[in-house]
Amino acid sequence: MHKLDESLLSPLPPFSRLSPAEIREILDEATPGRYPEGTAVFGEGLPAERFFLLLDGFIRVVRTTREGDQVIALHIPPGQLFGIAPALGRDTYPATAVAASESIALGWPIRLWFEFAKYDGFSTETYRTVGARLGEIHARVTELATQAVEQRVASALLRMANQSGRKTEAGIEIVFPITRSDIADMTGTTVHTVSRLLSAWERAGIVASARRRVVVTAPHRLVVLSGAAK
Amino acid sequence: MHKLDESLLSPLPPFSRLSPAEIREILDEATPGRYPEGTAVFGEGLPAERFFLLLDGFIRVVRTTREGDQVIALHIPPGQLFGIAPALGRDTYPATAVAASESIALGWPIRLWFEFAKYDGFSTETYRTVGARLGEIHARVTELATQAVEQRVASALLRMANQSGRKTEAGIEIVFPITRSDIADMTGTTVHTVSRLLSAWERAGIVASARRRVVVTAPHRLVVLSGAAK
DNA sequence: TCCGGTCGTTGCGCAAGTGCAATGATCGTG
DNA sequence: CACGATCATTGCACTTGCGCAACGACCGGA
Repeated sequence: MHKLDESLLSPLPPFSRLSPAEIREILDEATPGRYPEGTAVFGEGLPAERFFLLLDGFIRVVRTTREGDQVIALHIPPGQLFGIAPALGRDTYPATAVAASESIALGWPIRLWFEFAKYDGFSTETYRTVGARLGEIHARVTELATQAVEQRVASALLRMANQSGRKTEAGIEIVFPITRSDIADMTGTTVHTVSRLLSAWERAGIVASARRRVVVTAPHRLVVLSGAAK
Repeated sequence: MHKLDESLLSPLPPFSRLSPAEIREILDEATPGRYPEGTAVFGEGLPAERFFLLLDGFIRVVRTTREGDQVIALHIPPGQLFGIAPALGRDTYPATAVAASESIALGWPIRLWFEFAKYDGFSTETYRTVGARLGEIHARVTELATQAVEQRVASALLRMANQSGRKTEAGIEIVFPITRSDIADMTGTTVHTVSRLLSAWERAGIVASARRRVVVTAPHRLVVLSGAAK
């Protein structure tokens, strides 16, 4: 069992103001975990015993309704904390976290949260994260309440392309596997409608898509479709 | 100018663990404000210079889209803090706060937030508030994404009745004025559809409504309609 | 008391998007 | 390499709920 390197944490906002010694301490308390695609890191409603930092991969935050419909709230990119129930004054997880692609994360027992909170910059930065997520969800409500399906799907693709896209010569590729069904769960539609839209956009040269892969080839045109035009 | 009474704050969660002397200090820093129905306490995107505690009335948190559609995110009842941008690591307000009915609130300059954060229980409790609001908005996303209009309107009425209803012999009355248009803004529909639903429910004896007033007379039947059935 | 503004209701036609169903493509596994 | 599972596509019929339009009720102010 080899030691984790300090450079893993030092550039990340929650830890950036900490001394190497402090980072060392924090790392020594961490338990790394590997989560194959599709596995849950934790489940909605379960007691929040650990919180996590995503090192690699992507985490999908999902809520499931009583009827079994699932809604994808957001995707978390590497470098961010997640499962931070204590920052919300909760002792259970508010949603389920699933690995969207194979993921590596560090985990700490929840009691350490309150220790870390004493480090300079740690709480400030994590609350900023919470604020950003709240803002994002808020934007989703607005979107769902006011925009048509086509615009919502366009927005969802753009959001993913911006937050977790990789530039290739063909355009911006969304780096984790995503099915039509996932997109439907993010936008409150059906697989069918998403499929039809993507087909149409593919014909129009706006996106290129393969099984579980989407590349946005003409972001500007998607922006127009999303209704953010002005 | 008379002094505010300490009993105003002492029973409220963020302050409940403070000594009378500490509460006295906090009160001395506060500026009370009166907001007639319909006036804005602060606007979306403006620099967050103050944060507030609602003493009486109701605050409606609203977001307005570029196209001018407005979405009502939530209602804040008396006793809660609002405009707490710093708790989200922000320096501008994320939404507009409008008085849903005549309201009285205490305001403090934002720099005091960081002083208050030192008081025992203050931050814990406010983060709990943030967590609860996040949970509520999250639930709204789920609702908007999975439920039909009728169920969403039923849920919205129930939520308001639960959180800010007053029991009367006729049923549960929502205590602040609410128009069909407001309900439409909460559920992402149109005035028309809301009006039709309320008319139907009135005929069925589930609600009673007057201009800007709604009384839920048969909550259980509304619960069934909301799809929370099992 | 009249008048303008806000709020609410209802009928009708239409379009967006769903539900259903059938088919096909692709992947991983034994 | 064959099979089952997952993922994707597409046509068609149907329903929900929106847009439009017109009207009516109620409230507050001059």
